Amino acid sequence: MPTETFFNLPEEKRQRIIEAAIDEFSRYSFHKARVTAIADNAGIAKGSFYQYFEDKKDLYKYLMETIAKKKMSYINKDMLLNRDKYGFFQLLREVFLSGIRFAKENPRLVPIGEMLLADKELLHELYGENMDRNNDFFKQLLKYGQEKGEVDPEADLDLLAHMLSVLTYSLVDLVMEDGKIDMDDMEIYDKMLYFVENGIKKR
Amino acid sequence: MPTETFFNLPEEKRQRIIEAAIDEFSRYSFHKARVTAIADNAGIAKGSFYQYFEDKKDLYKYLMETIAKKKMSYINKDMLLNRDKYGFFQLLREVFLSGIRFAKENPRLVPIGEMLLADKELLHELYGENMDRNNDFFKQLLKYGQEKGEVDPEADLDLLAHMLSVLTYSLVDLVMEDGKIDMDDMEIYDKMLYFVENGIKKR
DNA sequence: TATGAATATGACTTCATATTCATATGAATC
DNA sequence: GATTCATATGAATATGAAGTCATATTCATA
Repeated sequence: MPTETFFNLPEEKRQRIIEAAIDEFSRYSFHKARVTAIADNAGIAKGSFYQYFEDKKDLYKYLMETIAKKKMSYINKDMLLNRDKYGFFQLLREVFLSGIRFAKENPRLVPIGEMLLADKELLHELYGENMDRNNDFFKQLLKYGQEKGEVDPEADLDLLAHMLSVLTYSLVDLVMEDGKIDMDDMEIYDKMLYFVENGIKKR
Repeated sequence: MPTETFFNLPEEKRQRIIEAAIDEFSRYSFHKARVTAIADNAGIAKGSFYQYFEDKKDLYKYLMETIAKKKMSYINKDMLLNRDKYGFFQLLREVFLSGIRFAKENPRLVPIGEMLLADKELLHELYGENMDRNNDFFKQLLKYGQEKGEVDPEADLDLLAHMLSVLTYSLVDLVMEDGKIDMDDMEIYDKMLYFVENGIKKR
């Protein structure tokens, strides 16, 4: 947890620090990221950094929390808007698009997530056992699809959730070129959805 | 490239060095991996290391080349054995299983690949533009499937190849627990294949 | 305006590692 | 036995960051 001092900072300054951190962690993995660079970029002294955070990991954890909240609330907003109005596969499409939209609006967060995912040790340290909140999300969604009779009732939801989450991530990755996302080419999302739909629908 | 000296070394010693390197790089990312640990583990002096390799990256590149060759020849062996004898989806199954089998026989290579995949900068440095030999492999396979009339002729092979390669990797990951692979539970592979088959077959 | 508590600072220390280099060893060749 | 050449060694040096700390500055309030 950041210190009291950090939270007492004027919004603007706190924001500058967060920005600098996002910038550094989006370029470099946790281990390669440099506290010095973050401090420099935020326009604060290195000493101040340690006034605000216990250490590099403290900041990183805080950042991850913030990002996770932001993303979840973003996607849930879209979900709540469309739930019941749509069938399962349309809903899934919304979730895909919502994920892409989030990535497009926050392109720097994508590599941060990817690099964390790759560092099993760090991942475990941060999330311990409940490492798969992302999977849970898809699992709930799939269960809903089964209840509506649209998803194969025989399907292994854990495996499917895993595959969906992996596919979403890879899609974002595919559509990103040098940190920029080209969202206008809808085709690719629908191709993937077509694949997924055929793969899991009830027959 | 390793030096002449390295290649002149007795097979046994060279192997010890490679072993030690695999061991270190499977535990730590390229950047965290320590030359000292490799030298110690191989039972050579640190100075000797620099007799054999220009630097840490030199060894790493060499290792990646070796591994890629090994894996490709492993999978191709299985492919050649079964090509023509099988239909496309059976062949795909063989490739999946072959990949899993390879991972089971060389569990330490899995995290090495994953960590490299996560380090875009390093990845780019090693492979430059042709970053997707893995995708190419699946693309060829899919093309073959289309020719045999088993794969949807409308399918976007680049996208599908990408998805297959991502799914394979994630499957290996899923089936690995603490560096050990439980291969005996065939069910999960067939579930994923069932999903994939429905997703891409010609209708 | 005076005061001290809170905040800010960056030079310095520490530490873990990569890399170099002068020197040793030992086998082959003369 | 002397000379040469390839190989081996680890102490010495370089590097690059994390984290510390004594000191300076700011700011609320008495």
